[in-house]
Amino acid sequence: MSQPSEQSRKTRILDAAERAFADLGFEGASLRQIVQAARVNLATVYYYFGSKEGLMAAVFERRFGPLRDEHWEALQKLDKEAQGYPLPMEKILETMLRPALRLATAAAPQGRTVMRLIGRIASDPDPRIQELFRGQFREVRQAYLERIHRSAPELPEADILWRFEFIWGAFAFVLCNPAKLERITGGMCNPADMNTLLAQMVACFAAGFRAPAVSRTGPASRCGKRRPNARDRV
Amino acid sequence: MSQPSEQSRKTRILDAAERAFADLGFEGASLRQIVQAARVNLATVYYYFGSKEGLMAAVFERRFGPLRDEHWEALQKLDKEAQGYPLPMEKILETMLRPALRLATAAAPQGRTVMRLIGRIASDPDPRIQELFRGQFREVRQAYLERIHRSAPELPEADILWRFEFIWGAFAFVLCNPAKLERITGGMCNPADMNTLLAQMVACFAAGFRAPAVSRTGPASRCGKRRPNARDRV
DNA sequence: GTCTATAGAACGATAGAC
DNA sequence: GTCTATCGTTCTATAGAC
Repeated sequence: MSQPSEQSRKTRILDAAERAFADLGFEGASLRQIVQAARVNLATVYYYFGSKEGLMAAVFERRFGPLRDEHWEALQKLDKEAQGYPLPMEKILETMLRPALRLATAAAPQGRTVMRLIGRIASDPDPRIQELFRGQFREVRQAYLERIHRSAPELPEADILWRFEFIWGAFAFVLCNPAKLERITGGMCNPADMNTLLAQMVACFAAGFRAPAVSRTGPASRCGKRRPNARDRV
Repeated sequence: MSQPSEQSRKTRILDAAERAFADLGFEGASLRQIVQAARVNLATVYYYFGSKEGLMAAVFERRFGPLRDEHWEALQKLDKEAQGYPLPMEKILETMLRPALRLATAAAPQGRTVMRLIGRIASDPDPRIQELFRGQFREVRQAYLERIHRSAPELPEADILWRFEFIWGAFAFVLCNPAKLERITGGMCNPADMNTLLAQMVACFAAGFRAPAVSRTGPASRCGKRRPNARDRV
C-alpha cells in the first residue's frame, strides 16, 4: 500500500521506462530519470526488476507478449481464409505490419511511445538488447517468411530474406523518430497517420517482392552464401 | 613530433572514434576508450576537437565531405547521360546508393566501419547527431528526390517521400549491423557482399516506386498533410 | 515493500606544468 | 603540442533501517 497510487508503482515504472527507452535508447536512458518520472525511489526498480536490463525485459514482455498473441491469431485467420492457396502478397504484409500499429492505438495514452520503442530497439547497438528483442519474435518472423515464400515460390530464398530485412529496416526507421520524419518531409509524411503508413509500406514492398529475382540461381540456391572478399568492387 | 607515429595522432583518434561510434553509437562510445585505442592522452582529444561532439563532427567531415563530392560527380554524369529525358529508376537508385558502398571499399581497412557508422548514426536518438548527419546530405538528398520525381511524374509527392524514407531506413538497418544480419539469415544475406546488397536494393525499390499511387490525389496533393488524430483506427 | 544513504566506478571536461 | 592530475557530475547497484 502506498499514497501516490493512481496506478501501481510497478506500472508507473514500466510506463516511465518505456518512454525513456523509446526516446533515448537503452544506454541513453537512466534509471534516475525513470524513477523520477515514475515518482518512486531508485531502489524500487531493483526490488521489482533486479537491474536495468531486467527492467527492459519487463517492458518488452508487457507489450510484446500480447503482440505475439495477436500475430498468431492474425496468422491463423489468414491461413483459414486462404484454404491452402497462396496468399496475395499485400494480404501477408498487411497482416504482418498491422499488429504493431494497432498496438500504438490500443495502448493509449502510451501508444505512440510503443511505436518509437519498437523502432528504437530494432536498431539498438547493445547485443543484449538485440537478443532480448529478437527472442520475442523469432517464431513469428519465421511464420511470415514461410507465407511469403509460398506466395512467391519462384523467388530465391536469399532474395526473400533481403527484401524481408528491408521491410523491417524501413519500418523501424519510420517508427523510431516520427517527429523527425514529419519535419524533413515538410509535413507530407506523418508516421502517426498509421493508415497511410500501412498502405504505403504494403504498396511499396508488395511490388518489391514481385520484382525479378536478383540471385542467379533458383530457390534452392546457395549463392547468397558466397563468401565475399576484399577484392569485391562496387 | 612524437614517438608512436605510424600515423598522426589526429588520424589515429579519428580512426578509433569512427570505430567506437560505429559500434556503440555516440552515447555508448566513451572518449576514454577511444584515446586508449588511439594510444593518446585524453586531453589530446580536447586539444584537437574541443569536445566529444566536435570529434563526431570531424569524423563526419572526413568521410562525408568526399562522399558528397562523389555524389555530385555521379549526379552530373547521370544528367549528362540522360540528355534531358527522365532517367530509368534503376539508374537513379544505383547512383544514389553506390557512393556509400564504394566508400566502404575505398577507405580500407576502415571501410566496413564506415558502413556501420552510416547505419548507426542514421537512427541515433540524439538530436545533435541527427542534425549533424542530416546537414551533411541535405542538398544531395534534394537532388535525388528531384530526379526520382522527374522519372515518376505520375506519383504524388507524398508517395515519393514515403518510399524514399523506406529506402534509407532499409539501408541504415542493413548497414548498421552486418554481422547480425548474416547470422539471422543463416549466412544468406551478407551486407559485406556489396554488389549483391546494391542489386537487391535497386530491384526492390525500383519496383516499389513503380507501384500504384496510394495517396488519393495527384502530385499537387496535400493529403499527406492531413493532421491525424487519436480516433484514427488501424 | 519502501525508504535513505552511499559505495564504487565511469564519464566529459578543464587547469596548468613542461 | 603533449602531458598529469583532478574536478564535478552521473551512473548502476547495494546495504540496511523501518
